Amino acid sequence: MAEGSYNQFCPVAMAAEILCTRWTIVLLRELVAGSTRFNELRRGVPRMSPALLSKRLKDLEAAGIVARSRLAGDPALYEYTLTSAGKDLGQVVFAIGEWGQKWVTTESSLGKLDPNLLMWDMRRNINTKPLPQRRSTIQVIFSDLQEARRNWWLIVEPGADVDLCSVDPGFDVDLYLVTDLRTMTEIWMGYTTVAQTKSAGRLVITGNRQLEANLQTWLGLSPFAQVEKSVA
Amino acid sequence: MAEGSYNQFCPVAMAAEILCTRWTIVLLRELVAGSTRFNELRRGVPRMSPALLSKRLKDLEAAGIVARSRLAGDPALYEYTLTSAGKDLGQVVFAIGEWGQKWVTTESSLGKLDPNLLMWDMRRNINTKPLPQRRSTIQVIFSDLQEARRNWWLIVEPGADVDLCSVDPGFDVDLYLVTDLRTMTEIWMGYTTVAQTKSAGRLVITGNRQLEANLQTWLGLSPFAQVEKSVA
DNA sequence: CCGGATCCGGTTAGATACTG
DNA sequence: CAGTATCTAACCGGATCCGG
Repeated sequence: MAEGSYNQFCPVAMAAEILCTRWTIVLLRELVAGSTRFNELRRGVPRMSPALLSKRLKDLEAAGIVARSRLAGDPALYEYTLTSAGKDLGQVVFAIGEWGQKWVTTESSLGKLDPNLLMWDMRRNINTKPLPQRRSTIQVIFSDLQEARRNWWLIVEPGADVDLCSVDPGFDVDLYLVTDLRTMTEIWMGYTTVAQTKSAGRLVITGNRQLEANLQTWLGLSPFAQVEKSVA
Repeated sequence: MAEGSYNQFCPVAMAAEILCTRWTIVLLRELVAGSTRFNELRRGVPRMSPALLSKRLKDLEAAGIVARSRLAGDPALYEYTLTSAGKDLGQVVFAIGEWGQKWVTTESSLGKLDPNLLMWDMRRNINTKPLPQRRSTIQVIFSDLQEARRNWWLIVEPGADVDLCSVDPGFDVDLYLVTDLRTMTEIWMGYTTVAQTKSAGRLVITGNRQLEANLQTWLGLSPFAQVEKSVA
């Protein structure tokens, strides 16, 4: 009998033994969202120590949730992918996030702003379909932040993953978004909209009119943005 | 910023901060299943220390998931009930249990047999509707266990909660179930059926023919019994 | 750079006993 | 019945370091 076990045959307890340890659900959210490399995962859970990340990945591998394999291109590199059992955890992660969006207060969420996490999340949810069939560069400027965290560039190339930079890539910028971190997070979380914040003067958009016009379309929101809140 | 926090605005992380600490999901399963009293909860999570149970209940109260109140009948006693936010966690608990039933191996579950937990779970899932409109007493005998954990009595009174005893209540017994702990657990989990184990000689039923005939009906199974397994 | 391992101090949890 | 108190063991966070 394992020491840390709840020792209950109930499936809830059996699953919770694997899933409900510190950082595990947040790590699984990253894996479900599509991150596969060690340092890519670190970026999604920056406050988790690499030692603990390594341990959790091993635990998840032992539980049959994650598979570790060498990257085809470069056999010195590894990737972590979800097994069938792991992919099936998407429902659990979504149920938890749905509850969080419904019942955690906005003030509580907005007390944990982080431009790095926000941009990283935005990056992987951008809908490239409605964007032009050429490279587009969007610069996001958080007017309330210090120089080092103020400027971000999203580089969208058709048929490729979106790139995120925190140093100027040197391309001509097609669209500028000037706002504060809280407002951008509120839009991303579905607490408010592009139109509302723009007319309130909290979001200023300049550049390509086409990109501006369908901003709310190509700027994908948080997967939980459409879940209705039950508390303020 | 709280020390133990993940510091992420994402609703998954916000919710996991509250829900994914040791024992919390198992405790919530008990609350969702309807237990309300401190010692009733202890019975459902017997390996959780009372100190930790007390702490978790306070944490859940602070999170708006549980409400603590004096019992109407006797103001010296307390009860813990789920708030709206707490009841809404039923979906999360179910999603976790569903995943557990699908992906945890039967051998792994059946390595954690516990007659106390099994009988306690059976007790609250018995369907009293198809039972006679008088008191029925069912004695369960685990032939493979030692004297102290071998005999259990379920006393069903119409319009009341089912009683569970581990000492002879002295009533005439209407139905005897003689089996081993593993077989009874397998039936409860939906891994096998009354009919199968009976014809295999692993379950022997004697007593009232009416009770015997619709045993599989009034003996409610685990809430996850109908979830199909994806692994052996 | 990538993918970790090591070490150390602080926090959390388990075991057991005890109390109003 | 409904919890505290106390002591110990396990786990976690943060920093640093290492091999390819």
